[in-house]
Amino acid sequence: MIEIPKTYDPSEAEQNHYARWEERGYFAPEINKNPTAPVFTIVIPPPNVTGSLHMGHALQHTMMDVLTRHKRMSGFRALWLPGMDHAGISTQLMVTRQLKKEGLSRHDLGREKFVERVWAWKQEYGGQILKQIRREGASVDWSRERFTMDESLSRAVREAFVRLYEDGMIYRGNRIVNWCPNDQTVLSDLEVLREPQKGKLYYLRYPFKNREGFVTVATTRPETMLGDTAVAVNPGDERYSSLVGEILVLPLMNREIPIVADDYVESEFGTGAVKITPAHDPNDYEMGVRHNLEQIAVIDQFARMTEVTGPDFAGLDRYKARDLVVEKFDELGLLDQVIDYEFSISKCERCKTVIEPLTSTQWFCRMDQLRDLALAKLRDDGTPHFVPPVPYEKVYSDWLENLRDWTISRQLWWGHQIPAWYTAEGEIVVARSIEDAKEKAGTDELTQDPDVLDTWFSSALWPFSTLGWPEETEDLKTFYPTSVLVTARDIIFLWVSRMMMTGLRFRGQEPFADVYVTGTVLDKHGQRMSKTKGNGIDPLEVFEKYGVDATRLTLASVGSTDTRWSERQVESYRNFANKIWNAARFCLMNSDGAESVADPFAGQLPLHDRWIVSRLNKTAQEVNDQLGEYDFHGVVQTLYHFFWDDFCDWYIELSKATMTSETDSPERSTARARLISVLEQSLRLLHPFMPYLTEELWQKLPVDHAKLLHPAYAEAEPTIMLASFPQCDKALVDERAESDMQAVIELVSRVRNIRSEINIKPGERIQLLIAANADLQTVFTASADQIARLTRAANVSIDGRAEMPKASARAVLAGGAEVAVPLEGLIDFAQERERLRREKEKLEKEGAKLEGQLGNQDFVERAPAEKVEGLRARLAEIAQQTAALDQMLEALS
RNA sequence: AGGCGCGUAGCUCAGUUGGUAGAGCGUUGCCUCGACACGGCAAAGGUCAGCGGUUCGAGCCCGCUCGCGCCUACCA
Repeated sequence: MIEIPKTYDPSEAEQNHYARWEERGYFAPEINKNPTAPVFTIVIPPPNVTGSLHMGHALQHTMMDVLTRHKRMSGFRALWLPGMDHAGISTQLMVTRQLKKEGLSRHDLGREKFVERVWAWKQEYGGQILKQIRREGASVDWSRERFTMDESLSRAVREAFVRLYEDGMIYRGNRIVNWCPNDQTVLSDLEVLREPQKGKLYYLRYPFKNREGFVTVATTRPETMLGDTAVAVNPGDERYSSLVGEILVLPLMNREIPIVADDYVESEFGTGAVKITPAHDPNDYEMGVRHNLEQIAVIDQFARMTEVTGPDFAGLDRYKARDLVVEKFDELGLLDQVIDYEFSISKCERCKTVIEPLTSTQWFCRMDQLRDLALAKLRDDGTPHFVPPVPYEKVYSDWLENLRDWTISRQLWWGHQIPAWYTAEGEIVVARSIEDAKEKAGTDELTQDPDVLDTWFSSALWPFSTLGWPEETEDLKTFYPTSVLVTARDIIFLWVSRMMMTGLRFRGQEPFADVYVTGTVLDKHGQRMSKTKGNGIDPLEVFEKYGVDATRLTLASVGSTDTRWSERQVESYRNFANKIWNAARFCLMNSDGAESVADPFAGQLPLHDRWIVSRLNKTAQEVNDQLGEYDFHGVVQTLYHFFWDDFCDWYIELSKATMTSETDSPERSTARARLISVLEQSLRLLHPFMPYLTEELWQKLPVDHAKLLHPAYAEAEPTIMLASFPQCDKALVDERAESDMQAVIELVSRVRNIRSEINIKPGERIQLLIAANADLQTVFTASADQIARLTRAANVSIDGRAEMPKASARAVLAGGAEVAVPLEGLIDFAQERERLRREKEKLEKEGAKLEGQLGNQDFVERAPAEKVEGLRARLAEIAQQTAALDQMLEALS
């Protein structure tokens, strides 16, 4: 007899196993000794080195771990590769802030010292999240951990850059870009947020040069007027058609600027005339290119007015300049009106500073060819296969179709410095190394471009750079392409699409076959969790309170739909964990003798054993199928119901009499062995979701652990992690057993219902009279002892057509069976009649509906015969049951 | 402004190719019956947002309306 505590304490199991799993190499694919085993690979979406675990990580990691553990147990050489992203801007900001406390700026240190400082910071504070990933139970292969700034990954970055440059896909150019005046760097379109903003719309008058009057333009940014080089109107706008080509005199600057016609202008908005500032607005920039307009930069990289704006403005902050421009227009009588106006404004995703569009020389990546590769792959092969396909497949392809060039340079020090050098003459040399560059340039006098690459440039290479690319390593050959990418939807553009493009470009093969897009955990009010709102739930606190396994189950069941966080949900899975613990406790308490049974399910089996074996195999089938479809929600439900309802509520209860008998016997040992076997297989089914609890219990079971390992891991120290994941043996699915058992369950439930409804004390023994056809008589007779036990009946008599005593509570069952509980002197006839009447009413309602349906000629003709037949059979049964109820009612009158 | 998703039991969510609405929690009643009160047994609770259409039949398909959310966008 093995005794364990009454309540499951997760903290103990959580401390016991992870270190051992890791040390023994269970997470590494090398543990698999079958050289021909299929391969399963996931690369983790690398969290930022500055980051700490949030609910989104926990959600994704749970799903990735479930998939990895399932494949590993199924005999795959499973690799889940972990790592981190250097997160250029965030990390630089973090260290800059630290320096600031010491009264230093990064410029005081200089680039080299600063970068050293960042590495030191990473050493000390970075990667908190890696510890937290361990806490989650994630079975990642730490021996293959990668960081995007590792030398091997940096090499991949340079290789990719050089190749794209040589193919003409990367170029340097002067264009209008998103500039963050706070971070002092350019940003890509994807790193810019659009936020609604309450502001003003200013109507400004620009006088004509050669005639009286003026044109009024509307703008939200009056300060940019200093850089205006034209006013545009729609070519179809009759109000202005005669004025196109006229010259205006720009107030304050006294610059002569033309009126041009352009389709971009919407006549309905404002006055229908738009001021054009090519140097500070993306649309104006485009228009400037079309009309060959001068670009005059009036705002600098610190968002201050430039020298060209003259003594009144130069050096002023952009917002101060705005006020001053408006004031001056007002003084000159050129301010037409100011109205309240709500519009959206661009902000830096990181620091929320308002973006200043300005022209600047940057590196860009042309996306047309890369985009076509990705689109063709989707069109021809349906790759990647998005789960769920709606709406993500369309979101992905729509975005690709409208893709514009990617700004890849950043004015930071932390990141991959661009492998481009300049000669004294300003010639560009792009090379894999400084040595190559010198050779190409034919001179040693080279200066490297100071910029670094967008962090997402290295992330885009992650699925193959982590496996050794550009070297043709064994890992690359073995584990690429990866199997599935699990991610949140907000990085489909930033990351997923870019990996797809680079994978196809550099490997000629997609980086992953499937993309599983998870739902989002919202707060209880349906709001997104965010740092700024402070409404986030810390997964580590939830682990602490309810256990890792319960939290994982909660997260897995979120699946792909957004779900509000509910602590009660976690609580219910905590209770489930406790249920499993106690079921195991019970089996262990009654395990003596079990280990002597070689093959617990050999020979002829009684109904409940055939039934649980069938249920177990069907469950295995379902779990495997559902995991194959990434139906995480469904698989959690399947496991929960199998374990709690089928195994605990029925199988254990049905087995109790035999397995807990006082005296030792072969029957008792066999029953015990069967219980333990079903429990053991259930633990294996549950393991991918609840790794700690299942390992803790599995190790305690009196079974031959080594024999349960998957053949690929036969030599390993036994662990449930490497045990075979249960597969469905179709020969053991027994529909007859399931339907027979269903009849027993119904019988027991109906009797319990009678007991409850007419208030028979739980301790009171009853008589049970059962009438049934020959088949069911056999079933009930074989299970009579169990039926008696579960209904707390003193005795059970079964025959073909029992004479039911008048004073009895009765019920009709499926298959024409009837049951009666005689209650001499105790039964309240009126109450019992009422109960039966309610019963009958329910049946009649259903019957009426069916009759209506079957009476409809159209239905009978057009519906599938099978369906019609089913309804007829049900109607017949209802008629039979109703008749039986009538008899019972009559007997009571 | 477009595009998309959601609106099912008090709450959180499932509902596979259209064929008599499901789970967990919560609620109610009973229960220390030798695993578990983080438990057992039983029960109540839904014109599937609204309106219209297609169909023999619609939570599921189509259209419109209302409410919520998300994404994309060059109306200054």
